Amino acid sequence: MTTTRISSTDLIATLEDRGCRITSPRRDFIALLERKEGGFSAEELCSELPGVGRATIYRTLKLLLEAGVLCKLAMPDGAPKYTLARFDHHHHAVCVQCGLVTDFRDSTIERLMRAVGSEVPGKVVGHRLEVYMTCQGCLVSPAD
Amino acid sequence: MTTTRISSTDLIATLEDRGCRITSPRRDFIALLERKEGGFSAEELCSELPGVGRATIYRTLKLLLEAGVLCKLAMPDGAPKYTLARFDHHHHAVCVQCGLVTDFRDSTIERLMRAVGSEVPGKVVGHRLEVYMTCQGCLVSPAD
DNA sequence: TGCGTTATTGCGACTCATTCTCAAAACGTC
DNA sequence: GACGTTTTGAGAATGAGTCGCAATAACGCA
Repeated sequence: MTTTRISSTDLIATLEDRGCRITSPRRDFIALLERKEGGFSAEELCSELPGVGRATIYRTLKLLLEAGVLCKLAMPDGAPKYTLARFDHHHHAVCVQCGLVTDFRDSTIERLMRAVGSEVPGKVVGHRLEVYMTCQGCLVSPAD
Repeated sequence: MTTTRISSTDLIATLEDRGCRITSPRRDFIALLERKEGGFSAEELCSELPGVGRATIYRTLKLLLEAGVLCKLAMPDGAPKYTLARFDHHHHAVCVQCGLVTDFRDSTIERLMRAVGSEVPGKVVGHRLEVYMTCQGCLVSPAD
């Protein structure tokens, strides 16, 4: 369920399509993203891109978020993490130990939304679902 | 589904049960909570309780959160809101216009969790679900 | 009721994630 | 290559929340 690799070429094309200029900070940012496996934090990116200013990191993050190629999710304590979006509409199962993110799409959730829609007085306009887990790797070898 | 009123007496009893002292800032805080309909922010409480320090507001919020009588939820933009908990384990449908919170409990979500559990490699340890809506009142008279 | 112990308070400084301001630098087009 | 516009980076500002600490107030006991 977590296969599709996203190439930096695709991400650059996404920016071009939105009329953005392809600058070297953006190029570096995207090259780094391409190498990321699971979820990552903004601060992590900042320290891995020492030549790029924090503001630019956050601006680029927001840009890709708006373009729909990144997702922002929250850890149990509310700490934000980002991850590459591989499906159009999907949800995340994030490992609370190592941050690995497994995407999944499930029709049950859509059914659930319809059920809620008929139960609450008003119109459902969206939702957010995060599943927290301990991944196989962390179950086998509890890292920290 | 959003019926049960919680009285300040209950909330005070909750604090007593945890061995907390019933101080006047806490009393004021609880009296204010009792009058709240939907979700509210910490800053809102601060300005409505001018005699009580910010730190105390946040400490009391945390206390009641730990006691399980309050829930913390996130708006679509990530802004935090708090709401009184009326069920043990439940989810929220929050109006993105006025902040009204409707609680619901749905067995579909528990089914969903089991489905995800068998799909992702690892052990599901928790989840977070927020449903965003426009409530009946806001549909009828779009306030702002 | 009066006291002492201990929890709680409030202030202000601090953190963390993120946004804003604005002058300087970099793009892409002509 | 020149030029207009978009981006950038440094640092100040913001919002949510926490922390340290001296002053204060609850509660149990006599």
